[in-house]
Amino acid sequence: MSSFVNRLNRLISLSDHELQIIARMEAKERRVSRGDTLIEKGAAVDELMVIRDGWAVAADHPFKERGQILRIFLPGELIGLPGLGVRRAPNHARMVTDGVVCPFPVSLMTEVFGDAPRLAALFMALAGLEQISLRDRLAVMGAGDARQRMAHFLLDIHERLLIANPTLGKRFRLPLRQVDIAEVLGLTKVYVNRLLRSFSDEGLIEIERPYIRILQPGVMRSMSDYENRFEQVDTGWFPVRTPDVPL
Amino acid sequence: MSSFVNRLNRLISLSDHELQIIARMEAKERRVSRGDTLIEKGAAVDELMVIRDGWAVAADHPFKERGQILRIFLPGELIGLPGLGVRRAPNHARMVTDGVVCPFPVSLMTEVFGDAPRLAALFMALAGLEQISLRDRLAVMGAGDARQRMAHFLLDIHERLLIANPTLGKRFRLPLRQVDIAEVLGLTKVYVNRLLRSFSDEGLIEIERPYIRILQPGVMRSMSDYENRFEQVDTGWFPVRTPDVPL
DNA sequence: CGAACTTTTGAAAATGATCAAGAGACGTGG
DNA sequence: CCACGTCTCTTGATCATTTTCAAAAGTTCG
Repeated sequence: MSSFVNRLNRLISLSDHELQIIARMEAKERRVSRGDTLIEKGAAVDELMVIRDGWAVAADHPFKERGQILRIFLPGELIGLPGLGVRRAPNHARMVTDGVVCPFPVSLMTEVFGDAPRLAALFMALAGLEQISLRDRLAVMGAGDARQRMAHFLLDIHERLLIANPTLGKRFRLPLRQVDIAEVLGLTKVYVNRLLRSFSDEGLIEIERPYIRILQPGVMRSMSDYENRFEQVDTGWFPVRTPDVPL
Repeated sequence: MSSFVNRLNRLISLSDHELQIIARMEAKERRVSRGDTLIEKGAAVDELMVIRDGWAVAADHPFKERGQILRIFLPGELIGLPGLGVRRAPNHARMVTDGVVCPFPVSLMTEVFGDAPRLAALFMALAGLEQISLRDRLAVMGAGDARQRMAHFLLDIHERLLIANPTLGKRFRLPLRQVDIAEVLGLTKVYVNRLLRSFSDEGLIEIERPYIRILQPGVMRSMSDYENRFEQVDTGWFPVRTPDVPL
């Protein structure tokens, strides 16, 4: 079972009909390499994609020569959900590692909303979670200093990896260059380098490129005020289960 | 017609059934004053609200003594949509002016997703727009300097007010204190003061408290790379119109 | 008219940026 | 398997944007 289906199925136990629809989202596979563009800013929004393997980012270049990474996509996540509101992609998406994505047409979402209301509600809930987590990032960017941003970022990635793989320990692969981290945090690569070094010197983390180990999650959590938002999904308001054999 | 219904109806022409549901969202009115808490962080998510009159903000205090305003709500907007994903409110919401809000139970959203799929899709699209606009803010916070943040903020508020009131000129009421703006932009109130003064000295804006006039929208747009995201809603993928007399 | 809140101004300090260059990794082809 | 080129990381020195602290001036409202 793909990590996408797995994640959804953990939230609500999916009916056959719902599983069928989701299966169609992952029907087509496309192999992609590091650096490949998945979605071009301004292109027509005609498909979404599930990222099956590898890491991707949504990014923008609000000011020339200074980019900002808006979101990191891990395997099993859905790329392009917010694009449902608009005609043209609001920002770029690109792979930061090699991987596999599964593009599917927007029309599948029409079907979800029309035929599988409970699934529609689930996507709405996921969109809500995304927004909450984006707000957390906004808060740490606006009110936090560089150390707090870094701690928040490392914890966030770690917690999100733990969702897909609960047996993952405190050590994980971080396939981002320091420049990429700089673009995530809105800092310069030079300062990111110094920060990582300090964290490491202080015994907060351990770097074994390309792996990283969180040595003091507690300290980092309290310094960055990190909250895990993924633990508390609410499915209580969802409409009733779609019958298994509709129509 | 309320500005909420008005806004929705401009995007899709609503059926009687859809109008009925929306009417129930605005059925109950609550008069609120400046400073009133609308939603307490951590409280159970059991209702959403339409803000009918006045301005509200969603805010958090990630680090003691330094708050961050996450979103500004103008009349006709919906508060709490992202909370649909979770059990407890992820952040505070409070009024920054006196006003009127219309709280409605989450169960109404159950009904929307179950019975009014096109409306559900519309809310999904709105959630998408919200997320895009949040990403824009994240980009300007991460990659922009103080002047760029300020320009972006002023333009954003102005454009959003123009949606509800297209005849509004370049002058509008900005009922926020400089401290509030500081919390929006992640700057100190002292610096916000100096920025506003510079903008005013440079002829970019004109301040006639509590009104403000955008004198050079073009300059401000190019300095902050502002994009209006509200002009391009895509309703093409929505499921078909709910029959007027369902069941 | 006075109290409380908000804006304005000044001077000094600090966080993070910039510039520049060296050291290390890593892959590819010879 | 070495050598070279390229990419990434590291480090130092200097600079600047924004913060901090403190206090005065202006506003608003009962």
